[in-house]
Amino acid sequence: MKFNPVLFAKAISDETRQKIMNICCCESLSVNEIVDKLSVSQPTVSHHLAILREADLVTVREEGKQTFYSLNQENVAICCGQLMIKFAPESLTTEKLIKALNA
Amino acid sequence: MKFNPVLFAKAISDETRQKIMNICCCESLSVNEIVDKLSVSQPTVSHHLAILREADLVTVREEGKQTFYSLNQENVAICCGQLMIKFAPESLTTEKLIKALNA
DNA sequence: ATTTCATATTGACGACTTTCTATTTGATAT
DNA sequence: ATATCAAATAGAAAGTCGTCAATATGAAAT
Repeated sequence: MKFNPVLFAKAISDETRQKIMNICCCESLSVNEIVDKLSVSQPTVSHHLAILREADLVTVREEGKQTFYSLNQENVAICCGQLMIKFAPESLTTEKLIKALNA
Repeated sequence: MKFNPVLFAKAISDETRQKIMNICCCESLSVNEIVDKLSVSQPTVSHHLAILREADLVTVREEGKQTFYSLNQENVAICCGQLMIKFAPESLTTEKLIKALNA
C-alpha cells in the first residue's frame, strides 16, 4: 500500500472527520453510535467514513445490519511517520522526535 | 503557539502546496525561484505561501525586493508528532514509531 | 523623481466539498 | 412475504478553494 501524502492530508483536513477519528480512536463504534455523538446527519457521517476508509485510516467490521468503525492507529502513525520522512528529514533524529513529541 | 490539527492538515492538503514544501524543504528560495520550478502563476504561489506561513510551516526572510522562504522542518516534525499523540496514542512506543518510519 | 523589478493583493470564475433530504440496499425479525 | 432497522447512495444547495489576469505595494537602481 503506497503512501499518498495528499490523500492522507485531505482525509484528515476536515473538522468533522477529525471528530470522528477522535470518537472511534480507541473503540469500535457503529455508524449510529457515531452519529449520536455528533451534530450532523447519518448520510454525512457515512460520507466522511467513506473518505476515511478510502485513505485506509479506519478498520471496518460488518456485523448483521450494523457496521462498526474504528480508527486504524497503526496506519495513522505510519502516515505521520512518512510525512516526517518527506517534509522533516533533518529533524528526524530520535532526540528531536522526542522533543517534538513533548513540545 | 497552540497546535491546531485542522489548520495543519488543511495547510498540507493541497498538491501544489506539498510541491512547494518539497522545493524549499532544504534550502531557502525566493518566490520567483519557486515559481520557476512549478507550472502555476506567481500570485498562486504567493497565495499558497501565505497559507503555509499562516500555519507556521515556513520560515520567511526578507532581503531587499526579494522574500526567501524555506520549510520549517522543526515545526512540521512537531505537528506530525502532535498528530500522532492525538490520533495514534497507542501506537506511540519508540519501537512502533521506528517500525512506522521504516514501513 | 522615475523606472524597474519582486512580491502581495484583489476580484472573478470554475471546480470541488460539505451538508442536507429523500431514497435504496441489504440484513434480520415477525 | 413483510416489516423493520442500519447504513449507503443519489441529487441538490451552499460554501470553500485553487487558479488566473490585473493591479497595487514597496524596495532598489538610475
